[in-house]
Amino acid sequence: MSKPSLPQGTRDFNAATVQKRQYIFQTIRSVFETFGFQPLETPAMENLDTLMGKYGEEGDKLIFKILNNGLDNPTKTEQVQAGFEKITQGKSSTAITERALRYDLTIPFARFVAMNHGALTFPYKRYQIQPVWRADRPQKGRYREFYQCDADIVGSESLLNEVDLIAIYVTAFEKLQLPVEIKINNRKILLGLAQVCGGEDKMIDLTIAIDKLDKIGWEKVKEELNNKGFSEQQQDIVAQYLNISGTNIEKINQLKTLLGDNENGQKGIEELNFVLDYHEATGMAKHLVADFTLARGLNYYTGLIFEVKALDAQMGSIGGGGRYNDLTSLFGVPNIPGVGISFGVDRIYDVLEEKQLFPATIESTTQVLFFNLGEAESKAAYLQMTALRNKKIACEIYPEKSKFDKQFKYAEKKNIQNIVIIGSEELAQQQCTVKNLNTGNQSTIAFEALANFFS
RNA sequence: GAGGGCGUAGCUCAGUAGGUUAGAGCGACAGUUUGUGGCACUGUAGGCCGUGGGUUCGAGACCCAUCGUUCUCCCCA
Repeated sequence: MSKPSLPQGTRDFNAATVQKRQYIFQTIRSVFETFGFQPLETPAMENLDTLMGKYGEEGDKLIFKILNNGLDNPTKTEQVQAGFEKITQGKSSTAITERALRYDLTIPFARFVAMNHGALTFPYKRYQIQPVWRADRPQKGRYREFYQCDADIVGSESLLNEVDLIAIYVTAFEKLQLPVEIKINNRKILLGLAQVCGGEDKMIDLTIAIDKLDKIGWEKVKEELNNKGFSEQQQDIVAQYLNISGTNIEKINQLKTLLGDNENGQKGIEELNFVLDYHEATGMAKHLVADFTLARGLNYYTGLIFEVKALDAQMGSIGGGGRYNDLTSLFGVPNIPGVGISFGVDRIYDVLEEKQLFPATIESTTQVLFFNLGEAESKAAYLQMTALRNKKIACEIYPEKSKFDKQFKYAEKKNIQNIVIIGSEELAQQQCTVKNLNTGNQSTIAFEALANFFS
């Protein structure tokens, strides 16, 4: 028997961790519901072809695939061997695997909307809090099983939705008392830039290079642009683009002059302005930072895009999202525009832990421990305990008749504040000894008064 | 996919230039008048030194491989 272990990148959560995680989930869930979103849950596994090709080439490699059952069936041996051949060549084969673990919540959601668009009321606003799995190399802030909390609105093109989603971010992180900045950009601006220098088809090369700016610096970005065939003049425009700085308004003005009369660029700026203007009024604009270098990897985004970064923390983004014009058309149902955001709970947890921002009150435990001093005694104790439980006072009885020492230590380890002693003496008098372990104070209480003593 | 660090008791780690029976702290368990804890003291248990090869008279230490873990890059939450 080998030592038990956990698959790479997965974790057990002990009591304290679960309670802290619940605190995050509940905070975010209550904000979602306050904004009129309704819950949805989808299966842990999807058909492989629902997921493949939706996350780019890199993404496909990171999907956990589930081995088919019945591969040992002799009548299928030939198919299975042919399928295995394809797998070893890096292709996929339904003879070997046709299901996979959920990679994110957005694509399953799009699949759900496509399947149920006849029954849903649009605009449809749903939130979803479930684990996802990625066959990534685990490292700091990156796990193979982690939770996402998504909120999406489909069936509406209104920018009010973007305004709302930003308000959700601001509200949720204020409740969690975590200072953040929300970076905001527009894919249309990136598209406009691509059109101004090099053409639309170079947009992906361009955004990848731009996205790397703060990691590798301008010189390397310029080198990469050069390799991708951008002219000196075009590189110069990109340089000006990346040098844009100042307040949000100043940045936008600089961008306007740079992109000139490019239609996509102007539209992108207009949308950005709309959202910023709304949140000037709500006072939430102080968290918003226009950042034209923000690109985001997922290529289904078409409009405004967001990314949340915790201030003063060594951690990647803790949330992100954006507008996608036609996700459900991937599943044969066109013309349902949508916009959504995601919270990275596991990273939020790590940041809150690092900055010690969890409230002390969230670790709840048993309030009262009844000592076990024998059969008749524990029977009397059990009756009292039932009365307390009816009053919603969390209590338990030590299940073994053990030495005081041991029962005390159990209470301490579980951080139980009060103990109740019912021994032969107390039993005869129909009363019990109550001791507060914090203060050391001890008092004698009649059985019938016990429930009121704690409530 | 590429590249580093680390695997010794349940946990955190010592273990000197390879040299006898492998160490500490914490934890666990037991005891210090079998109805009053936290402290202290005493004692006990617990290690194929990740695994497999190799070098050597001799390996926990050195070399190779392998597995696990962790971090960085890529990519992402």
